[in-house]
Amino acid sequence: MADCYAETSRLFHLLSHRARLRILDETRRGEACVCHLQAVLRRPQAYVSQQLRVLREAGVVADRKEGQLVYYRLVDPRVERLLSEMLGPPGPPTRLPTCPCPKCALADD
Amino acid sequence: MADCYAETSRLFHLLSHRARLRILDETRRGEACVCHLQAVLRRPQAYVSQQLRVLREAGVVADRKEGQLVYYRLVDPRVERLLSEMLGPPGPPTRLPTCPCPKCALADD
DNA sequence: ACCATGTATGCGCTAGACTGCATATAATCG
DNA sequence: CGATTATATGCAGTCTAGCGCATACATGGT
Repeated sequence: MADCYAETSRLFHLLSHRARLRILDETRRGEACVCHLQAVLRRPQAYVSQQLRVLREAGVVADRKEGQLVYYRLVDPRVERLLSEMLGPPGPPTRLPTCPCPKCALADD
Repeated sequence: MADCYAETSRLFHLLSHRARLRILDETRRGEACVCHLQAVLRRPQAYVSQQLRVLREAGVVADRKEGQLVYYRLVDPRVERLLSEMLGPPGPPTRLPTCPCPKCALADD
């Protein structure tokens, strides 16, 4: 019981990272595919994928494959609460015209 | 407004560290002097002092000098809530027979 | 079967965090 | 004032996280 500290510090470590924070903030608003997150972060795909792996292996996000797209979603309720504490309630999913994924395609105007 | 992420990640980084977490958990229970924290962490004084500096410069703890002792306390309400989320409500201050500070002297039995 | 697209992985470099140690400062006591 | 105790700071070695890059894998279309 002494080392809730160890586990806690590991969780906080996940959150102590801008790109991962952005990913988590986006996924708490709803499922997001990799290409979408890539557009949101404006980072190379490999980079996004690596951060997603870190989050996935830590068990805070889960992935769902649909066709060639992989959707990620936030599954850790503690993280959800921590984010709400720091960032406020989740906003609406980000819509980007440069993103080709189905969710963003709806935003074409 | 885009970079609440930067500030948030800095805050989480402070918390992503076992010794600092322990310090924060102890100081949220009430003021603690350095020698007390030193006993709690079982680390050299210089080490404790350095982590305290990090926390102090980040503004999450404040210090109060009384005689030769320096007392630290948690002053960031966000951190307080984050800790409660992860560790539950604060326990009673740790009492250590090996600690010479006034607060622990009361625990001599 | 081949190619294009979306995603994942492996590897190496580098900047910065963590920590130990020596030492500096500040306060109290004699 | 010198000694002792409590705390702070500076510096250097080590180790890990973060990142870029090349490439592997998987899926769907033709």
